Amino acid sequence: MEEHIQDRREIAFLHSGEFLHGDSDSKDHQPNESPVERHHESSIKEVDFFAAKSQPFDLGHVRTTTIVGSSGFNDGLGLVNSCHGTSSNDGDDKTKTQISRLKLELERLHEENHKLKHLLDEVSESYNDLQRRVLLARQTQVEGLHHKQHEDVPQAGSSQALENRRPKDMNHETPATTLKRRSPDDVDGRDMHRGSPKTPRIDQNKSTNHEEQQNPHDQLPYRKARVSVRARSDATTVNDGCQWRKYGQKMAKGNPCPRAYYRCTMAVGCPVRKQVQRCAEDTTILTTTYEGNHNHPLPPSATAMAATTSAAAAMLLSGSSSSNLHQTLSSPSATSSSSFYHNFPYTSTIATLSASAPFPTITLDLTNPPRPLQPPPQFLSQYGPAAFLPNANQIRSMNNNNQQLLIPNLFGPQAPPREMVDSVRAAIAMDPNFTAALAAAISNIIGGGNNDNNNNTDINDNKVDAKSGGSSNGDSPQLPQSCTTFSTN
DNA sequence: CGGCTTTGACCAGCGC
DNA sequence: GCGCTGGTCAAAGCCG
Repeated sequence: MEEHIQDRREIAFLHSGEFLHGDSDSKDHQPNESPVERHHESSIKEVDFFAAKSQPFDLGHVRTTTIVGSSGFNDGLGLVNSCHGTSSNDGDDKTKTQISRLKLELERLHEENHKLKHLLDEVSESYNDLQRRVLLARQTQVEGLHHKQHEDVPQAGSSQALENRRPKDMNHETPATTLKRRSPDDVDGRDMHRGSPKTPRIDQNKSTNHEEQQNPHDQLPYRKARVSVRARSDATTVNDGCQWRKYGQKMAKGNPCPRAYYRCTMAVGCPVRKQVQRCAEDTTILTTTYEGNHNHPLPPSATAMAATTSAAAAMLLSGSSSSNLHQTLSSPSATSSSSFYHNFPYTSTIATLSASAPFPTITLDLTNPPRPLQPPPQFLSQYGPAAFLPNANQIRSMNNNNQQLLIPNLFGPQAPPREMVDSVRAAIAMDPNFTAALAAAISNIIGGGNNDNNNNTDINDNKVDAKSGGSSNGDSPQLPQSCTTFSTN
């Protein structure tokens, strides 16, 4: 009975947040309060580890004052037992108390997760709003320029028709160099003029362009952003869950390995293409370059790749759309965030940007082995256990000066792209490992960090599973599932 | 027989 | 203008 009263006090205490204040112990209790209750509060401090996100407190202090027992597992109740002595009733009460405490903690985490989602929505909304404004301003600006050009250069019929098929913003905003170089859409347009008897490309083009016009991202300049994925594979191509048809092969200059061209055949008129080429220096590395967005639903095995490339491309597009990607990447916030990402657990996936290529290309490098995970407790307390989930990949970027910068700086002055947000949110929601990782993280915290090795093993196992999941050869990149956990910070 | 791959040809952009 | 290169086409062949 006395234990139940204590439980209620603990609950009220947790909700009040008083446990976060170091001097609350001495102030808020009755003089005749037993030392047992004081011990309870000490243990509560550790259980409510995650609350540190809003209230900084001395982690080292908490750890040194609460880690007890030879097993290294401190649930905070051993202290009670040690003072009360042992009995069977005490054991039941202990279990009940532990369960109620864990339930409380889970509820709080749910609430926190909900808040984070809400915050994510708000950030996304503001980002979209900002993006709309930028687009509007740019369109207004360029339309004036384009109007002047139309007065100067009257268009021939066929080429004008082809141009009219393009999204309006493409006509206006694509840099001259991009327009001069023929894009796949241009090729389709050429086929229209040729009148290929085999493939009804006109209809395909119509549907494709219609779909593109509905996609706000496609209205951005640099619509032909590419996403390259470097992965080790012995197979001729990476199994990414999509169906591809090879339509060409060329010997690329400076590489003895031929470059293969594939087109997505999962839907008629899908504009997505990919190029597959082995690295000249290391033939075990397969470089797959994706271009375009699928215009059809994808099988689950393909969603990860598609979402990853789409998110990367969206991130690239959003960066370039903000008038100067290079400037964005070189912003002071970029370098200031580096210290944050030095704490980031995974380095296996590295994204590099190439602004010098004909098309802006983002490269996801999956060839580096994962770094053994040693998450600092501050990281866990600040960003939650989701930050330790597999695929919390460190993303780096490179500007033209090859200076190592960090892509997530895009999340500083800019909010994450909608596609990134959605894919990451969906990944978190669908991730079956989330609950397990949450429980593991909680037990790790309760255990006072003595289970680091085990925890690392679990996480590394998850990493392996995630890397091989959805692809037989394990080369498909996965969603940066837990990116939102820290990107919205 | 339909779908896919192979491969030579073609075209456009770009640099000299 | 010419040659090089990247990207694509399409006929022919292959395969299940």
